[in-house]
Amino acid sequence: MSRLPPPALIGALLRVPSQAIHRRLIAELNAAGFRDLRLPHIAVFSYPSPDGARPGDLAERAGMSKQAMNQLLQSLEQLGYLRRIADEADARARIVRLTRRGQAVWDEEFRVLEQIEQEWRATLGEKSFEQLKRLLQKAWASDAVP
Amino acid sequence: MSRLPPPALIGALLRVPSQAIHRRLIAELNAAGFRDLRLPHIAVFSYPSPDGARPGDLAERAGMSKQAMNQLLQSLEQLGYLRRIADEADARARIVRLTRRGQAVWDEEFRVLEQIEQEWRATLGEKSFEQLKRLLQKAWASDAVP
DNA sequence: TCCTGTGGTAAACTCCGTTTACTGTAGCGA
DNA sequence: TCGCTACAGTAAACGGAGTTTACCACAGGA
Repeated sequence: MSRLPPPALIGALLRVPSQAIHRRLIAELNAAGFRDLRLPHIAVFSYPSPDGARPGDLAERAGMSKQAMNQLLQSLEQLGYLRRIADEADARARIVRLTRRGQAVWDEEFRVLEQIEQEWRATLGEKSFEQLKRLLQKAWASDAVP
Repeated sequence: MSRLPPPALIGALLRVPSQAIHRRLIAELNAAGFRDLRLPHIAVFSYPSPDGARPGDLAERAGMSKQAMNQLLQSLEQLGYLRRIADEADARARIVRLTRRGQAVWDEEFRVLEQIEQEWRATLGEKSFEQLKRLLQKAWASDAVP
């Protein structure tokens, strides 16, 4: 792709690297042996760990409907990455439990993300990178991110 | 949505505000009277202006196939936001031209994005915001964003 | 014991992007 | 000039992904 000059607006400045990281993550997970994982599955394997969570909460975190999340969970269950067990405290509810393979995905994902962080550190320098993260966290904490 | 503690990893720190901006943009465009615009259409109305560009280039910029971009352009043409005229210099090619209404979308989008920037400025302070953008541009320019 | 709200599920539908395949033109080399 | 290859765009079939609509089962209080 022919590289365009960096735009001035914050929207694109956030979007482009975010998409790049997303694509790289799924590519590296595939390369690490999790061939049957596809892009939307990442919505499940997202901070914090889905282990112990309820489907409805995962849907809310991911910003999608309960039904859509349930389809993802169903597919991941068939692929052997997790199980949905009954919640003993509430017979209506279920709880997501990662299998050993699912936990391996979580670990690998964390490894890749740390690798990416290392690269950003190398590019920006330790201090600048930390400040970048601090600024983004501050924006997150405010109402700028609804 | 119950607010989670800000995560430590750069991936999510970029993704979440980016998605929030995206959703807000399409919502405000709809509210501004462009009711028939939907989320994927934003891929066309993206920096720099699609006016004068060729479909293939727009596809490349957006990171999608020519066919997918063409569907978007076709739909936007039916809705009256643009036209695809012949390129006199190359009989194979076409050129996208925004209609008056399409230009209005572009203007409104820019207005919204500037409004969002104002809010970030207010949250982070002028200096910090400028540095945030500078750091993101630096990361963009490097190989951290492939 | 109702009755309302909650958690989850199921199926139909819609949107959207890719894959596959094709048309017509540009541009180069023989 | 002819012919071949590359390029720009288009069309249709396909598949995946999420929403809408509808439903069931249980919780918890009136």
